[in-house]
Amino acid sequence: MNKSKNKNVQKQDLSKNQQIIFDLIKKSNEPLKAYSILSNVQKKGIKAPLQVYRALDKLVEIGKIHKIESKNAFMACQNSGCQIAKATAFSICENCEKVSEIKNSKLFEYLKGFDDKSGMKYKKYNLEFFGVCNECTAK
Amino acid sequence: MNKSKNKNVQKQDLSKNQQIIFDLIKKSNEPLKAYSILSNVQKKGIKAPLQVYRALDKLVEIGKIHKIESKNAFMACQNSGCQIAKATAFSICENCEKVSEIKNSKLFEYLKGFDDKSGMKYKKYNLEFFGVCNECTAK
DNA sequence: AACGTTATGTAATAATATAACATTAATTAG
DNA sequence: CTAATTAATGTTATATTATTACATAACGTT
Ligand SMILES: [Zn+2]
Ligand SMILES: [Zn+2]
Ligand SMILES: [Zn+2]
Ligand SMILES: [Zn+2]
Repeated sequence: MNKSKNKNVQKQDLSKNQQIIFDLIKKSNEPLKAYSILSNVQKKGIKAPLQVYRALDKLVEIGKIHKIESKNAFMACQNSGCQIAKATAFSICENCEKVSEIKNSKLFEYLKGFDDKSGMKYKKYNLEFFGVCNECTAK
Repeated sequence: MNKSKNKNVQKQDLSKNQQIIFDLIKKSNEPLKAYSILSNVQKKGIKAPLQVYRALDKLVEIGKIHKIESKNAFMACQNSGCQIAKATAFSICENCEKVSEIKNSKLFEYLKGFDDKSGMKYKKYNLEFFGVCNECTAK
């Protein structure tokens, strides 16, 4: 599988840049923005925005990370790739900016089965809830 | 109510720039982007991006338009300000890019009452469905 | 080896959005 | 009404987010 030195072993099926960027996002406890990611991986040899965006695109596509659209930021999937990124839901604190991925099978079932009269076939959805989190309410 | 000349009559409660930009968005059948709006209202004297963004911010705040987060674009509310922009849902065709606002009271009730175990109080949500619309499916 | 596909490197630029500061208009309180 | 306050505007510059274009390298298959 590998030429000789046993380097470049793919931990999963991610390429080098994808793995670097995924590792960074995964260990973060908050959504990361593309240029913040860039500045954090420059020491690893990733120099240009496009390298970051390409890796992000791929990671989103395979469901390992999600984009929080209202924040233009990215976080690691807490579930199982959300069935390849087809069904995502988040709760966002408007005070402390904390974002959590919602895992609620009833909600997912409900939305998966949602059908308005338009005749449109839904393949994917993204839901973002906003409010004030527990910690912020306590204060 | 007015000084003398009967000019500057407020049609609603929108300021001049807000009204110009709202009129443009309302008559469009697709979501409009900020810089596209800008180029369309320059003949009306609105010259800078910030003038557009300020009007957009206000219009979003009062629920007369919504931002389609996944497209960075704006469309007029089809409902009644969606209770001042607190509950929004859209269907987006991935083929022709058509966006429609979803009006479905059961969905709204369901999401309004949604409560996970986190203890977070939700004040607002935005939901975006993606798929292929009727027309595009027919082709 | 040859091919198609995926990933990378690099530079330039496009598209989206905000900061900072000065001014004017509209609303409210006394 | 006048002063104080708040909301809206005008303008310039700049920050942030994202893509185009083109060249090269690595990978997977046959
Ligand atoms: Zn997920
Ligand atoms: Zn909070
Ligand atoms: Zn609406
Ligand atoms: Zn369509």
